[in-house]
Amino acid sequence: MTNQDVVSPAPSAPARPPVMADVARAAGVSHQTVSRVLNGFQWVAEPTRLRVMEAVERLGYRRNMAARALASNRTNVIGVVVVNPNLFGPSGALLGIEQAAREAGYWVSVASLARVDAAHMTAAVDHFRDQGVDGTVVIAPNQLALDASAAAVGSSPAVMLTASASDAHPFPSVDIDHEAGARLAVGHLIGLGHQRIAHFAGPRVEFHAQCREQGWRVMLKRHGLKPGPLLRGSWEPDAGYQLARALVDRPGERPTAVFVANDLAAIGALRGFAEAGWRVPEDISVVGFDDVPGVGQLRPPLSTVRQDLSELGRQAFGLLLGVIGGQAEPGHLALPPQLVVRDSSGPAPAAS
Amino acid sequence: MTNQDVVSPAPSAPARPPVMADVARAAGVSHQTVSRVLNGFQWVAEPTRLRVMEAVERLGYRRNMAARALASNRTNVIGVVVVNPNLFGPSGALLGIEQAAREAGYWVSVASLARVDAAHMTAAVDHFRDQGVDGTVVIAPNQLALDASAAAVGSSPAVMLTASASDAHPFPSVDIDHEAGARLAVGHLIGLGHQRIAHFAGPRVEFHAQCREQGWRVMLKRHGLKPGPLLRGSWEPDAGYQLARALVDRPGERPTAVFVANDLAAIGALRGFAEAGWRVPEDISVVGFDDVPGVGQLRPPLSTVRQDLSELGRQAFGLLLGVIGGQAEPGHLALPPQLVVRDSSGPAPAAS
DNA sequence: CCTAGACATGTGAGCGCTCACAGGGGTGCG
DNA sequence: CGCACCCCTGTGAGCGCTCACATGTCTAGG
Repeated sequence: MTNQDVVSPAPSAPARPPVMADVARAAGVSHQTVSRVLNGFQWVAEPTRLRVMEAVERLGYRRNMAARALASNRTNVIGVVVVNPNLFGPSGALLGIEQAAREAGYWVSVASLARVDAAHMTAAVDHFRDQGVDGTVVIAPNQLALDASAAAVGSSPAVMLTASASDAHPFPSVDIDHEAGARLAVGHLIGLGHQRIAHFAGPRVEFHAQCREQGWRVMLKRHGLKPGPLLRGSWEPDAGYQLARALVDRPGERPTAVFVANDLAAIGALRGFAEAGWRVPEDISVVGFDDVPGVGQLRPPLSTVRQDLSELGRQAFGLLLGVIGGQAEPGHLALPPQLVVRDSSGPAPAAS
Repeated sequence: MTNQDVVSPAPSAPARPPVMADVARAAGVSHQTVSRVLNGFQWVAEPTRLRVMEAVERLGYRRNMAARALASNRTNVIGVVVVNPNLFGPSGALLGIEQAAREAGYWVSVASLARVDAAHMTAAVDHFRDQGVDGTVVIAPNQLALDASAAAVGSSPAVMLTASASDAHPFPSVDIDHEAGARLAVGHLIGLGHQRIAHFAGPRVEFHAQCREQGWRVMLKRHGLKPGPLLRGSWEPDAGYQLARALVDRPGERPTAVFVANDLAAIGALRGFAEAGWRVPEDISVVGFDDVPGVGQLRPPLSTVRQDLSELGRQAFGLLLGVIGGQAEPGHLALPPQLVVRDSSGPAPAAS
C-alpha cells in the first residue's frame, strides 16, 4: 500500500514536511500572515484567511510545536503528578483533567508515583519543569506529598488536588468534600434509626481518611450520639475483612451499623461479617465510599458515596488555567459528593 | 517565605533563567562543550566535565526542551492513546508504559477516549502528531479502534497494544495472551473434574472477549469436552448478574462450572447464583479474569487470571523505542498471564 | 484636501539549542 | 624530524516559529 509514486511532492525537493514559509509562499502572503490565521488573530481579511487555510490544507501543513514553544515560551503542556495511581480516586481525577485539558487545546504529561516520598515527588516535579510545562497539577493524598510537591513546584504555576485547605500552602486547591460525603453516609444511617455507628478508618496519614473520619465524628456529635468504635485499617480489601472480624470479636455493646472508609475495604468487611454470621443489613448496616465498579452487585449491593471525579478533574484544570493566566487566588474549592443508597444499609434492628 | 532579597542573582541582570551560553561562560568553555557534557558525549576531558557540571549546578541551569526539540527534531515525548480508560486493563497498561518511559527519560502524553469511533481516534492521534511526539502507543481493544488508529498513525512510529496479531497491520504489537489465560482457567476447572463448563462472554467486538472465548473453546476441545452453554454479556457487573440468572433459569443439563470473561461480571454472577440458591463452589465453580482489587475478598474469594500489566506497559514501550530507533519488526509479542486459585472453584460435584 | 485613525500585511530579529565542521595540541611511528 | 592519528575543543549556521515593529491601504472627519 505504498503511495510513493502517487502523491509524492515535487520530486526535485526533498520530502521534508512543509513549514510556515512554504504555506506563505503557496498562499502568496507572508509567514506572519499565516501565523495570524493559524492563531485565530483578528484583522486578517477573509479572502486572505481562506487562501491561507486552503494552502495549509493542500500542503498538509502542521505547526511545529517545538518552534512554537521556543519562540513563545509556552508549551501548552500541563503536567499531572498522580500518587497512588492504582486507586480509584486519583486515576479518575487524572482522566477528568486529561479530558478537560485536551478540550482546551492543552497536552497532558503524566508522572505517576507508586510510593510517595520527598525524593520521588521532587524528581517527578523536576521532570516536568525540565519539560517546560506551563503548569502542574499535583494529586496529593497526604501531607508528605503536599509538602514535598509544594517545595518542588516553587513559584511555578500549580494547583493542588488535595483535601487540605490552602492556608497550609500558597496554591489554589480543589477536592471532593469527603467530610460532607461521610456526613451524608452517617446521616443516612442515623436516619434509619442507628444509634451506635462504628467506623472502619483508612490510613491515618491520608487526607481522605482523615476527612471521612471527621465527617463521621461530626455527624454523630451533631445528633448527640456517642461515636461507635473506631477501627483503623487501610484502603485494602483485606483490611476491611480483618476489621470486621475484630469488630465481631470485640466485647461490649455491639454497633448496628458501620461506615467503612472505602468500598474496597467494605467488600472485605461484608465477607468478614458474613463469616461471623452477621447478616447485612439485618444485623449490621454497612456503608462504603467511592462507588467503585462492581459494588452494586455485591451481596448485598453496597450503599456508598459517589464522587464526580470527572468534574473534579475539570475543576482542577480550570483552576490551573487561571493560575497560568495570572489570576491566582489561593483558595480551596470543595465539590459535593452524592449518596448512593443500596441494600447494605437498612433500618436499625429493634433495641434488644 | 519570600526569598527575593536573599538569593537573588546579580541584580543588574534581569532574572531570566540561565541558558547554555551562561553556563559556558561560567565554566570557561564553549557552549558546545556544555552540550557535550550534558548529553553524556564521550571525549570530554574529566576536569572540563567537572567544571561544566559545577557551573550547571551553581547556576541552576536547566536545558530548554523546546530548543532541544527544535534543533534535534526529537521531542522525547511519546503519546499514548487509551480507549476505555476506566477499565482495569487499559489503565494498568498505561501506568506501566508511563513508568518505563519515564525511567528512559521520555515524557508521556496521554489521550483517553471514552467512546471509540474513527473520528475520535483520528483526532487523538492527530493531537499527538501536532505535538510532535516521537512515537505513539495505541491501546486498541477492538477492530474499529485498531483500524482507525492504524490509518491515523500512518507511517509514524507506533506500536499497538492489542491482542490482534500484526498480520492485519504493519505495526509491532504486544498484549497479554488472553487466550492462554482462558485456557489456564478452563484447564484448572477441567483438572477439578468439571465436564460441563459454561462461559459468560464479553462484548463480541472486543478482542479480549474473543480471545477468552476462544481459549475456553480450545481447551474444552482439547479435552474432548462439549462446550457448555455460552452466554454473551458485557464487561459490566450487571451483565454477570443477568447471565447467572439466565443460566439458572435455563432448561436442560446444568453446568458445574462457569468461566466468566472478567472479574466485574463475575461479581455479578456470584450474586446471581447466590440469589438462586446455587452455592459456589459446591454447586457451581466460578473463575473470573483480571484479578481486580477486591475479588480476593468476595464470598467466596474469586479464582481468576492475573495479568502483569506493568510488564505489558514496559514491553510496549520497549517495542516503541525499537521502532523509533529504526529497528521495526512488525510481530506480535504475547505475555503469559497467571492463574490465581482461590475458593470460588472447587471439585466438580459427584455426577448426579 | 489633508490627516487621523481604523484596518491589513510585511520585515527582521531572535528564542536556546544541536549539528557539521574546523581546528589545535599531544602521542606514536617511520 | 615529519606526518599521521588520536583526543579534545571551538565556531557558525540553522531548526521553525512568534514577537515587536514598520509599512501600507482605505475610510471618515475637520
